[in-house]
Amino acid sequence: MFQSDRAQVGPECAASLGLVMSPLPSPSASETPLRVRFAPSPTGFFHVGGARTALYNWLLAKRLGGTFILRIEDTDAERNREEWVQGIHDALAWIGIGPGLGVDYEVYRQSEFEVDHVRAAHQLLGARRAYYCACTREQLDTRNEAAGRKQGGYDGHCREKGLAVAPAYVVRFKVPRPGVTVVNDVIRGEPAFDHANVDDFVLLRGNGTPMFLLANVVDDMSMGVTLVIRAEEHLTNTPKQQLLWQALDAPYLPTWAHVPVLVNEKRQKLSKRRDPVAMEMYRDEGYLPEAMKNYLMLLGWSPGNDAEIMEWSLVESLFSLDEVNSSPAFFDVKKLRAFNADYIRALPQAEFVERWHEWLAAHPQPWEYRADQFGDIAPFVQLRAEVLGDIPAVVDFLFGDVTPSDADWDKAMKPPADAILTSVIDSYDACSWDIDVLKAELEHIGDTHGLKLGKIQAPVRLAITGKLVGPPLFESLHVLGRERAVGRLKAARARL
RNA sequence: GGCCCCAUCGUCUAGUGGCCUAGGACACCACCCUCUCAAGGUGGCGGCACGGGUUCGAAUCCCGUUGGGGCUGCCA
Repeated sequence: MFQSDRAQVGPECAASLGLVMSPLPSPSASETPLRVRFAPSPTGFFHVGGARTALYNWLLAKRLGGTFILRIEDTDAERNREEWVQGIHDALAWIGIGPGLGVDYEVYRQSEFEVDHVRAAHQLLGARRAYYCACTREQLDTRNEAAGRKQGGYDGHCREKGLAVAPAYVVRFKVPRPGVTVVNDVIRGEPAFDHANVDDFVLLRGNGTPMFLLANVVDDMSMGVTLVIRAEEHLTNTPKQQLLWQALDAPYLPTWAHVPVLVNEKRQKLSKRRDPVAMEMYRDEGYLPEAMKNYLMLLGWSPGNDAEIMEWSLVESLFSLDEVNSSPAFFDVKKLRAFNADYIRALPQAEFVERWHEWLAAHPQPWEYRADQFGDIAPFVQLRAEVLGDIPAVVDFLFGDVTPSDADWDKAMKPPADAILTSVIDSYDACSWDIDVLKAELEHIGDTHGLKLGKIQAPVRLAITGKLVGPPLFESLHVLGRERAVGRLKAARARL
């Protein structure tokens, strides 16, 4: 529930202190239908932080019967690519966010509303809440340096000049001075921003196109967004945007919710460049979407009672925005992997096989797959795969050639490997091809060499599977079949 | 530099003044089980950043310090 008692006091409390320029009431959940939006820009792979933010929005809309708006913010023509747009839809669908899933779902492209953004800028110009500015970056830097302003923002040089429109002039918002803006944030409380620290920011570029701050607000207003849930990196943009809502004569102000960012091991915001954050990559490695969703939700939120691995339906019934933590969380792939292994093990066997087949279809392997043989050892594979992508290495001995590494070979094929293999070949050539018999035979051979099963199985396992670790040996032999098994044993002995 | 946000085991967290000699999970270590590897079981290691207050009593409230992060674009 985003509507805590605190959510109501923001503007009122600030007004009583004479701080806010023109306080407007926040919409009350009881009277105004909840409308949230997720507004990604298609400038790269869709990443885990975005997925988490989308999940928060989705969960809220689902819980409170609200509307989920997906707005693709594709106004940066330079960096946008159509494939990234598709990537967003695909990734969201993968984690269960999309149309027809029990939540009112609206999709927009921000580029379609550019005329509205420009019109809004002109409305502000007409109301003298914005002005044309002729300053170039260089001029500004020069002035800031001369004035000894350490890290200079805009100095208001053209603010009172009343410049008329001219090519290359930008339009800046006239931040009310003096003043303080208090934002009503479900997670942060009521951060106050002194306008002395808020520059007159750019609304329209020199080429006339709208900037993010403006476009974002105009769209949120026209789409009737009531609750803005986004990453904390936007917190300092909020006073500017709230000022815009007010200057544009919005009938209400949205409630904000700035969720903590996800960080890497160095505790820096996850970056698409350096960190493994692409949802697509996790899907390719064979993570289950339910594990990913579960893990992502637990980063910054907990249902209490020490619960971690849980049904998504439980998350849906328990999630509450004001329980979201306010500190950054480390995206720990190791724990994600552990979650995924848990989810894989919990799958009914038939579904496990089905999921594997789906993954396999998307990731062709260099061997001829046989579903019947896989089915025979599926239970053992299921226990050993942390991600679906682990499976090929566990079962490839059934479908392709075995190629042991030199290190493994040297370790397993020490004397009396030759004698052992010879005995095993003789035995397995003739004995009944039964799991228990195969085991008893090898145990018997071990006895003659004074070796326990644990020791004597090594050369056999390596000859059969090409590896020193893997599913139980006798089950593997059984599935492989006598002909291929004995053939591999002979090939190994020949190589000694 | 300025502004803003944040602060419980290595990590994710439970905890909303007494139930806390701080609980769980991941990771790590040991042991058990065992045909290898897993899985499973048992146990262990390990934390309230620091300093002041408030209070009979503070991980929990307040202030400060320190540390970390975000923002500071004619990107979004």
